[in-house]
Amino acid sequence: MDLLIPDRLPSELRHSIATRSLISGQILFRQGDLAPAFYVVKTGRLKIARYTAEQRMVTLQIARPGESFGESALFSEFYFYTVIAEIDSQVVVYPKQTLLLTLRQHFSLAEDFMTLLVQKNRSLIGQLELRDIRTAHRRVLQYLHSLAEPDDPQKVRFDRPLQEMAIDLGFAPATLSRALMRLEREGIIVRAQNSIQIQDSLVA
Amino acid sequence: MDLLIPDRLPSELRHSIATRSLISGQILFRQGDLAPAFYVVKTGRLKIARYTAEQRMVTLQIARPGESFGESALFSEFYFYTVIAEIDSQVVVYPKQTLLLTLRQHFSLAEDFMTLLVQKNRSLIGQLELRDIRTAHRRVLQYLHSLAEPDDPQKVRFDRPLQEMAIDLGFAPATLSRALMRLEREGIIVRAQNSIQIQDSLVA
DNA sequence: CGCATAGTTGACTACGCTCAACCCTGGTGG
DNA sequence: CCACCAGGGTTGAGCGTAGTCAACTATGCG
Repeated sequence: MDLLIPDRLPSELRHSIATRSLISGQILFRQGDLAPAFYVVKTGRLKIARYTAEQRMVTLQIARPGESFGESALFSEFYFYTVIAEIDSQVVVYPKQTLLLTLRQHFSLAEDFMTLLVQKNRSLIGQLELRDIRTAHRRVLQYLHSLAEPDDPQKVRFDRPLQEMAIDLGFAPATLSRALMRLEREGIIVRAQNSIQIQDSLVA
Repeated sequence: MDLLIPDRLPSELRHSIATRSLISGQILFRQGDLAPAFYVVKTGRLKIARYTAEQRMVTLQIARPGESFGESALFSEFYFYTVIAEIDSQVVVYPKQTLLLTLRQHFSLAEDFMTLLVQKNRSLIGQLELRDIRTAHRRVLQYLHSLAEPDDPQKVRFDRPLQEMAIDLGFAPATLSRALMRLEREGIIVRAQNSIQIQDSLVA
């Protein structure tokens, strides 16, 4: 995935990218804003979300270092989601025009880009499946599995408040709390300070 | 969007595509199957769906003539969703290898392809927002808006059984029925044989 | 030591699900 | 031409679970 590694970019693109810093809580752009750039996270953590007509926030992605967002900018006039820094963060800014020209000349980068889009699709589908699980404890368990570290699929690290996760899951904080309690009581998970061990492996 | 119009394709690709016919209820491929092709609907109607670990079906898309699916095939070994013909249908089959080669040589087609991927993304985000609406009548109303005809945003045509739509919405059939009744009783919609008129315009 | 925030817990409400009965329509065969 | 049947749709009753609101606790920071 050379596209995401500045050092490996063709020089014309490498020279047009810049780094931008955001402080915790700062909004990078809002849905409806003009879309001039594609972004890659360098440090920190950002939330990509949409605000619905009913004034609820739907989390689409939590972007961490190495992850990207704003792909749609290249093929659309406006952003259709909002990005906010959850903590102090730095992002690499790829200007739309230069990036498009570069993709045109380097098909392997265009391939990378399409792969990114397909991955996003998959991730969104995963969230849709998640929302399809009605009972809180089951949905939470599935969510934990999706957060598990690749090397140790039983371990989930927490670096975000539970309230935030509740929003991601589409639950009220109280509901998430109760669901976690239940999973713990049933011996399916074990909670520690900033992590959870999953005991079961029922869910694929 | 030349990519979807066989006549406008470069000859090498045009000669490698084929048409395949399916009868109602027939499965084109299942999630997990090897992914050798990208498809465009010529006639009929197909459901793109995923089966969750809990044995529920989550509808991702209803593909109608001119719409495509299987984009992910090009950048992934396997399909991760299932496609089934809801009625007798015909699809145009684009073999993966030839298509990839063609995209490499015709950037405008690659652009079309990326635009398709972005549109899919958007559509999935729309569904996520839909699922975020808890109360049945509000979700249904939003769904109706999303189905409205572009030229007449007050009119929604029905060519599928309500049971199917209930599944798409993530509701039990009885719940959808009650929601429609309520919207009708409140004067927000007017039902006819195979269509619905939406009276309100509260939802953006 | 006090304050602010996150998390937990309880009581109550609301709404979607399930299951079942019933109605209505279109299609089939006697 | 009508009786029957099958499937989709509607309606009712009762249940389960998430939401809401509020009180209480725990934790971290000034």
